[in-house]
Amino acid sequence: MKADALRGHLDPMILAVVESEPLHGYAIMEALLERSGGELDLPTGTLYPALRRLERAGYLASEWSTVGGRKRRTYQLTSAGQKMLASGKQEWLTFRAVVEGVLRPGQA
Amino acid sequence: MKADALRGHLDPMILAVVESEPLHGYAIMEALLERSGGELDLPTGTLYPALRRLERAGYLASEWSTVGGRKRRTYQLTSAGQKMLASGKQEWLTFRAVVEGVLRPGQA
DNA sequence: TCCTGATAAGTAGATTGGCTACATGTTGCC
DNA sequence: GGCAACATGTAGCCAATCTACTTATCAGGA
Repeated sequence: MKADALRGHLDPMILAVVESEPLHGYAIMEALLERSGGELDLPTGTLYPALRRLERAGYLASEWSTVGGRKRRTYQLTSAGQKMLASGKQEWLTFRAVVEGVLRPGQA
Repeated sequence: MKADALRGHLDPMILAVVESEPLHGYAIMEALLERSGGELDLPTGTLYPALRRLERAGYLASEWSTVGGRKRRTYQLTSAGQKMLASGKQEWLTFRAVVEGVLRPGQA
């Protein structure tokens, strides 16, 4: 999968994995990897800046903790983040319809 | 629809609309607009550079003509372009599966 | 005649987000 | 001792899309 393809779609995906429970960065990476069937293996240089961006924007809130001697920053969805996620899902449906309307992916 | 969302997805869409018949730039814009149900209204500053890029890459070939006093550059798919389109469609299916695996867009 | 909107093609420069590569430190296992 | 997994982060690169602009023809209405 090409890198750019993700552009603009990563944010809602990150919000989606912390929807049900707060997670720290590393766990978010693992969750994305798992939910995507091993396809979405984000480099840390992508994920961590994205998390900070989402926090700055008010969609995530974070909290430090220490587990087994390791420091974790755990992120949870804010109410603004919930709205953002909902509209992100909606936008995805629109986007998908646009691409498939043009691409007609049925016929290879 | 956000601008970045298109990143990396535009190329196969352009190739798709010239698959069945060669078209000139302006007609490609109209075709994209129509196939997307009015959603995909590309600025010329996006489309024309993209077409040149795709031609440089060998996926499109162009030819000038004059119709009704207006100059047109008509693009058609090369065989490399056909392969690219096929793999682009395949990649789209993968991408869609990844996003939906993570997003679970069913539950709003 | 003049103006506007549709047709047609293009360039210059800004933006931006995901990438590579690097830096730091812990824990547990061989 | 050394390596893999865990855990977080920064600096700087790159490329595709965008905004804003330019040029030109043609048709139709005021």
